[in-house]
Amino acid sequence: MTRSIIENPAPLQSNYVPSEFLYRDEERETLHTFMSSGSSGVQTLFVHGPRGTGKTHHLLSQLEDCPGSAVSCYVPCHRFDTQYKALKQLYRAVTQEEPADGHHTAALQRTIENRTRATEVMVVLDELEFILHNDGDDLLYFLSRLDTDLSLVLVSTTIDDLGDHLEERTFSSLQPETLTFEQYTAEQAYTILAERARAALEPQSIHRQALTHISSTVQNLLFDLHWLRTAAEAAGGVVTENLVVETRERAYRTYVTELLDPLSEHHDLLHQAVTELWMEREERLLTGDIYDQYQDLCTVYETEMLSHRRISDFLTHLEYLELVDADYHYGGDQGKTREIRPPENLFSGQEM
DNA sequence: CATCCACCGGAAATGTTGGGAC
DNA sequence: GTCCCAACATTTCCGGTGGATG
Repeated sequence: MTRSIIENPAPLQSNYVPSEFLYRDEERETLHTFMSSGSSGVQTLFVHGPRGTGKTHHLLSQLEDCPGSAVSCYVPCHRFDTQYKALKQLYRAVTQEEPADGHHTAALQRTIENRTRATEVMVVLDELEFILHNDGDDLLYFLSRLDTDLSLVLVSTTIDDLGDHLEERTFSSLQPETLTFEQYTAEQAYTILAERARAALEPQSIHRQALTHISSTVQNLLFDLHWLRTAAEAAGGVVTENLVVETRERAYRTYVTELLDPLSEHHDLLHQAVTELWMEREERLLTGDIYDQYQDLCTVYETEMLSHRRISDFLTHLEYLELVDADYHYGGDQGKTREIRPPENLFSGQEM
């Protein structure tokens, strides 16, 4: 093995915080204003936009150097996907104590309510759709009625209009402002990647065309960073465009692995089932076929299989993470079903 | 017009776990 | 320790859906 061209791996990680941010001045300004204005009562900011546009990234970086609130709590809802689990995270942040299971939701709510009265609290619910999917907006309704100075940030990739997903009473008492993160342009993606490459790699170790290829193919920065890192790790001396093309599938796999990490092995198997079936057929996949393939994989890996109903929910999780595209058919020659594809923009469909 | 298809998704049922009251 | 309760993950059940088929 030849020596690595990576001098400093950190800038190729998704959680890397650069000394200077590019292109998101307005969005950062909005976030900063919202997070540092200790207004009284509950104020809500709804942040949405495609995956890999920096929503979480900018939020977390500002949460760190914005210690304005007495209590601040970041909840990634794909890990904490019920009201109860999210409340436990909040309880931990408020009391500094480890919450135990077995309490009643109402008891957790009461403690949180009492301990936060007239305090400044910051709560971020990332990947909000996961919690809405399980428990509806009960948690949001509870938060909206807290008698405290709460700054609530709601983040979602797949929801564009929050009003469509909340009860009216919740929506109207939250009165959310909206902040949209637009997709990066290919040029912007190029500049950001070039900056990361400069900070991470040996000088002169990547061809301009290699970066152009990545940034013009996919504008999801999270994916692009996986791609760049994978190519750099595979490079003998210089990252060429050819090498980038060759490493795309491997990069896609590490990207998927990162996204699925907080979820279960069944999500993994299900994703694998979709990928395998697509390689085989290259045409629309129906839920039933995917379930059959999933069952086969369970047999191969000697894993106990879950029910159709459960897997249907897990498929929705993959949709939320944009690891599959789905068209819903209500009627038509196949009756009521979903037509599933791998994400067109990320998945090129070479050897797997 | 009845029935089938192939699934969606709400709701009830099941078994497990842990806290709290006695 | 025993009993009760709530939350959770998951299964089981079932009422839609709307074109195709007979």
